[in-house]
Amino acid sequence: MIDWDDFRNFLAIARHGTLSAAARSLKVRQSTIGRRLSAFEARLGVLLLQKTPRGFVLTPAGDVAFAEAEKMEAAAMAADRAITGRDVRLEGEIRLTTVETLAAELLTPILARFADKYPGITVKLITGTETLSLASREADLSVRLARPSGGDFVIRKLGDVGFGLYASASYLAEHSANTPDGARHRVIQMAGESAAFPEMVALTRRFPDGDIALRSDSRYVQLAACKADMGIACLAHYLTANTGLVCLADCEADREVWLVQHRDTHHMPRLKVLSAALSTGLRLGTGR
Amino acid sequence: MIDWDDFRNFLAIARHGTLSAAARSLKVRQSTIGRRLSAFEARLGVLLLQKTPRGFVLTPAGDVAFAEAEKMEAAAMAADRAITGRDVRLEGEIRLTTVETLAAELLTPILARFADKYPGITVKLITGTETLSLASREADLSVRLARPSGGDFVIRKLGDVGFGLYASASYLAEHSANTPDGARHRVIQMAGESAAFPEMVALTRRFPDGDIALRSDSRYVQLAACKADMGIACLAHYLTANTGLVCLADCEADREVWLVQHRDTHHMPRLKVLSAALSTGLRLGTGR
DNA sequence: AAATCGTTATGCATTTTTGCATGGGGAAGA
DNA sequence: TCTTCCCCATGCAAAAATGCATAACGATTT
Repeated sequence: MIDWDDFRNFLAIARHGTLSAAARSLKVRQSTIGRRLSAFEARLGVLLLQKTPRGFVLTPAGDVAFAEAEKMEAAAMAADRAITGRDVRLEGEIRLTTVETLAAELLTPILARFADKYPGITVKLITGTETLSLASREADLSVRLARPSGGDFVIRKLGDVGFGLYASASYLAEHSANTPDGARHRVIQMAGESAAFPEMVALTRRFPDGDIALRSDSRYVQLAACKADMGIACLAHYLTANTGLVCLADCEADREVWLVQHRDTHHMPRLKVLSAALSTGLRLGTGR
Repeated sequence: MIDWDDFRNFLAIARHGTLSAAARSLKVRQSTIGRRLSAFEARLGVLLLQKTPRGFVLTPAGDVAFAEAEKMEAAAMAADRAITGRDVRLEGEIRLTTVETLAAELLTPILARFADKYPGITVKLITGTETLSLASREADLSVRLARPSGGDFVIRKLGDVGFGLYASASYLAEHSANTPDGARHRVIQMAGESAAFPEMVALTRRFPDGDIALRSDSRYVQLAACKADMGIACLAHYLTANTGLVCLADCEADREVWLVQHRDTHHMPRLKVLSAALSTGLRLGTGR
């Protein structure tokens, strides 16, 4: 019979479109992926992926193989979750993902106390913009700024985060006097897709004619820019405490904070205790 | 992530109970299987199979892994069928399985003509007692002596096979005179589970007190024994033509002959033409 | 048009996996 | 009790897979 792992390689290529991208996702070399695909197709006697200028694209035969390979993947991930979900030790690693500011400002102190209480458990705090998959066990717990929809998840609301429009005192001294309200202000924005976040949309609505002083996906860069008198930033209240920045207005676009994990790992003791610690440790309000 | 092929190894061990048996089924060495299982469990950090005096048995964690691995297998087999089922060439190999006597006496002449007509197609005629799996593509077509139940098969009735109770003239000369009917006759039987075949049950019912002269699962051995005056055998009528054996009675336990293939490969041209050749070439009646 | 970036193919060295052979440990049978 | 058979573990050699380096190709930009 055919090596099941060849289906995984095939799936990766079909998803990413190129051998190189698939190789990166599987943490092997491009040459490996390419040779395995060739061997796989040779054994089947069928071409599954056709090389085009834009990368690899599925043939009709590849289409049906793709659908079945996805079923294999679902079963493999379920098995992985089910097996590791049986781990009842209060030891080992927990991978927790969330956004950088929440991690640094609010989660770190909680995790410090948690580490004292459970020395056997190591928390790996992963921050980043891309959402890691709980289904494929890239992470165990996730603190997200939106209510997750769909999927086989167990969710728990941790609170709300309120945002405000902030500027430095010296920026305001220079601008508020000689400009009519809302015009000719300079704003600090997100870059790319993140500009569609509710609070950032509120910022744009409030200052539709404002110049963009700076774009950055990093809240810390935005905060620093704001402190450096570059303009008005939309920042979470918890982030601006003790910075001396002036809050011009509330954003009225609160974001809910949710703790998410997969149902298959829900009963794992070490996840339960961390979940509880986060739930009781995080005292979040809108900040108003 | 985990090598998907490790799930296949695990599945084989769980099914066969020993490393050696699993290794045989996968056509690798026992040492390979054993080392892969060890590595697999080490990576998962969980014991899936426990070694007992009677072989390997699933742990609770192994149970859930087993269920998911079976789903992976089903998807893998479906993919294999779907892919190879797209083969539209009137060339290549067809694996046809059936029982030995049918193959030798009735199928071979049909296949001889078929080979002339389609020189590009090679038929591999596999005979044996164990039923090969069409679902896992161990075979493409199967001629069976019973109507298959369940499964995703396309079936077609080819006819009926009638059986009779046969004996040699010299055996009868010696026995029918000095024994009352049905008593003290010597019968030739199947061995093991095959004794439960309808026609063999009929044989036993007819001669409940008969001595067992010989047991064999081979119809050809039974035929030879019958010719050698060893006793009464239950044989298909088509097998006894021109042998000089005397038919004492019909068995009244006809067996239906069915041609079976998997739905996914049903439209394959080369299977279609062989199916048609078998259907028109086999002129089967009960022989009465 | 040239340059740059990202891609795939291929030869070669290295690493990893597998096969093979052997030894030890039970269980069934003589 | 002593074979005999089948099982698993392990060292070592052979084979296979992988990584690495490089070359060729195409698209996009300067």
